[in-house]
Amino acid sequence: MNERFFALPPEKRRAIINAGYRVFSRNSYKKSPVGDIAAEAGISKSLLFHYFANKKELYLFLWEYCARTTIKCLRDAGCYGQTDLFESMRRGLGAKVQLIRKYPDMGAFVMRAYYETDPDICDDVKRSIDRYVGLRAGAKLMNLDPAQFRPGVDIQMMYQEMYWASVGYLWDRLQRGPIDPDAMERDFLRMLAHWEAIYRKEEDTNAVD
Amino acid sequence: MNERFFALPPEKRRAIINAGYRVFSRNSYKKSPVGDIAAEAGISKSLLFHYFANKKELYLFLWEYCARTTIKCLRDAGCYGQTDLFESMRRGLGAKVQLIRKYPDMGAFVMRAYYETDPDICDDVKRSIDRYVGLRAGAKLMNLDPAQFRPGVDIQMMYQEMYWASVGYLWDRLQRGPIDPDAMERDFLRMLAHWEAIYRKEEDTNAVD
DNA sequence: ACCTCCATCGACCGGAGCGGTCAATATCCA
DNA sequence: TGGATATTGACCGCTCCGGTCGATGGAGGT
Repeated sequence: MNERFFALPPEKRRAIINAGYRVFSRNSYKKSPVGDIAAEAGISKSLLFHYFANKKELYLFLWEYCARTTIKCLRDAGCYGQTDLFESMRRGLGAKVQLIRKYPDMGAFVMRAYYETDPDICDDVKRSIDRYVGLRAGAKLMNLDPAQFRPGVDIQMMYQEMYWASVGYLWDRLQRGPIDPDAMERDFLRMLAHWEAIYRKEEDTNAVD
Repeated sequence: MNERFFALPPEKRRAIINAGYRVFSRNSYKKSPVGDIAAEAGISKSLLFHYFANKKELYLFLWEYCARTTIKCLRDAGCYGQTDLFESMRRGLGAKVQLIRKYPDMGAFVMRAYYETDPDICDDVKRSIDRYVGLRAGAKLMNLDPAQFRPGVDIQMMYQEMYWASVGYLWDRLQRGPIDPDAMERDFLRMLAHWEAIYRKEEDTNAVD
């Protein structure tokens, strides 16, 4: 790819990137026209091919960019290494909201890319996934202290249900067009408060502080 | 459309219908080739055009068929008119499992159709939706008795969270290929049991029965 | 054996779309 | 003004796609 791409004014660069996420997230790889991406970005198709040698290179760049950006964003928000589940989720939410604000269609793009089957690219994508999963194997899974939850709660089930509800919320909203980050933050915080009320062990208000 | 379609052996008819759901659920309307549907159904494109005058007619037939089938299935399962939330959900689950078993991609199809924007068809689809919503306005919303839940639970939030978790589960599974109805039934029953344990007011075991 | 009906198919057509190229122009800076 | 770079519209060759049409072949009746 043409390195001059990185010398572009950031707003124009982001317009191109977001146009890519938008088009690639709405159709399969093969059925996503490069011309549509250029139009969405407000530039000509020729110029897009000036920065990226071909469609595949553009796609893989978007994929890698997505991975790097997400990881950096999560790290910056400090959601690794938390011991409190709900606090960790709150931080993750903050990161996600920030991300959606900057790249509204990145989430939908990564979902599609993850399950893309086109032989032109799926091998490269799978390889990249393996690499990142390998990295994450180092960052140990959060060590949940069962004592923070109401006794008798099936923790694994709780975790899975929260995961599915999050996915479902995102999916439900994504169908209705670009996500409104503010509404999302509000809804998720409410949901988190709800979960905390249901699952967290009641604080012993008489305990020494 | 050619009425002889309904004289087809049921298995062949279902093969065509399911092929339509499958292809239309994976691409937008315009980018779903009729040839792919025919191939998936194991017939020639010409034969498909022998039964349906054109692509649009096929699509709209699939849409209407989906609405009629779903409504009939829910009614047969008796999930309207329940007063107990969890029992109603269990019945709804049964209906859904049955539906998925017969038409694995119908769910994904209806999701896409609902938000389809192609001017060739979206008007007809929207009109159809309005008609069915008008019908459902008659069937009153379930009247939940707050006394069946643990005191202090935010009922609206609980309901919304269960909805999102269901959507999320379905979405999560759909990405991984055709849904296994047995696994789905098992997972959902577990999830329902979990919710019941969390939300339902403890039975007073000393009460008169 | 012959005819009729019709399910079914392969080949085909005209048009649209798409990836990618290239020569030409606009823009900017020295 | 000149030269480098940014940017474009027109274009090419190819593929794909919706839809048509004539041919085939088998089932059933006479």
